[in-house]
Amino acid sequence: MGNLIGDSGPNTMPCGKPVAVAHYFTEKSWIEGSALQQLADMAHMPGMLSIAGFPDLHPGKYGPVGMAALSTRLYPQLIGTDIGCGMSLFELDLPLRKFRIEKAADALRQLETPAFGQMDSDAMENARSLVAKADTLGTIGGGNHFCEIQAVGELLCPEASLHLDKQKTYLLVHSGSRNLGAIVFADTLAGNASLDEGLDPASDAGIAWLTRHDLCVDWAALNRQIIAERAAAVLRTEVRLIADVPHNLVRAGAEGHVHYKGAAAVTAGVIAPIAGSRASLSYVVEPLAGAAISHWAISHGAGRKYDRRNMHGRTGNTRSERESLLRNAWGGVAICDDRRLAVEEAAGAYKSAAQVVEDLAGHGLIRPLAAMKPLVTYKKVDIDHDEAKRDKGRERRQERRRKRG
DNA sequence: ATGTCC
Repeated sequence: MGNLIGDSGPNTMPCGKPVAVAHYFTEKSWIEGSALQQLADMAHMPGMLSIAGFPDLHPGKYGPVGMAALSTRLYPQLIGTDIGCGMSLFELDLPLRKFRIEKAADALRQLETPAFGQMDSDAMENARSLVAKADTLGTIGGGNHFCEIQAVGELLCPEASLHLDKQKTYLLVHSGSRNLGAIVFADTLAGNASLDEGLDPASDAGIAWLTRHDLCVDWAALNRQIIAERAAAVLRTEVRLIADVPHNLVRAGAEGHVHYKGAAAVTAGVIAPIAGSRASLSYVVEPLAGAAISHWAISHGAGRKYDRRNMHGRTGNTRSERESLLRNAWGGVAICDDRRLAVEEAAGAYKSAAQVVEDLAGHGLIRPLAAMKPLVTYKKVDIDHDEAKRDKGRERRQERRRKRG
């Protein structure tokens, strides 16, 4: 069970009932003070019943990232813009022995273009039916989003072989509802004088947000499926979904709504990915019955150590530094044409997923199944740059033809 | 996070 704080003083509700703020991490996980303060401040929100902080806790705009909170009222700002964001893990029908890093990296560069109108699949049809405008469907987006081909680094318990195979390759997709969730949140901010007291889930405003929230959650899950299908198509293989775990959403329960912000909303018996940084190990874990205490939430990744602004100047100052940002210790590569994004998303900006997993296991929330190595990470392609390169190649070929006569 | 803020 987490270390409970706030049984008196500022964390006591006006009615006198204390709001439990549980920490599911140890002192080994360094947590920024402002994130702890944001977590403690949530105890003052009307209707708040229980708050859980995880080892990847870090500060966010309207509240901390890496938390789960049970409340009788709805707080859209705790979920933020990327409603439905999550991680999906797929098994690729591509044996590790046949896998070629450079070839796969080249193929994945095609993922930047929108999939809208370019592919047929059940997931695509379902997602299209949810919203009239779906032009970003099948695209990964920016920030910490990615699509990564992985291999098993180590199986951490005998049962792991029921789920994962060292001879196979896997695909981890981290993406969300793209511009759809951003529109829903902007509308919600504009349509409500204040969200400070939260929304009554039974009110018109509460129902309006919940309805659009549910649509974003479904759309985001389909978006991840479509991204995986597109990746499989360019890699000339197939994908099989192993687990789809959202980490930015609310879930209705008997006592209220659980708000998951950068905390994976897991299900008993379904395995879940915990992402490392793009040049460090990720993990696959099995949620245990003990996760009921944390509202069936666990960490979804390593968590940031430095915020984006803080990263500029720390690395990427020389050509060789920039090149090393796109390589990892296992011979893997990252595709990121955006220099600023590469710096902001450098492995050094993140804490260790291994420590996150250790803390969660220590609190009885999970059992680690496997450590996963990054082989090819797709982040961002500069389409214009790619086109310019193609144009240049065409010019050169024409020039050669002219010379030959 | 966001076809992003200048």
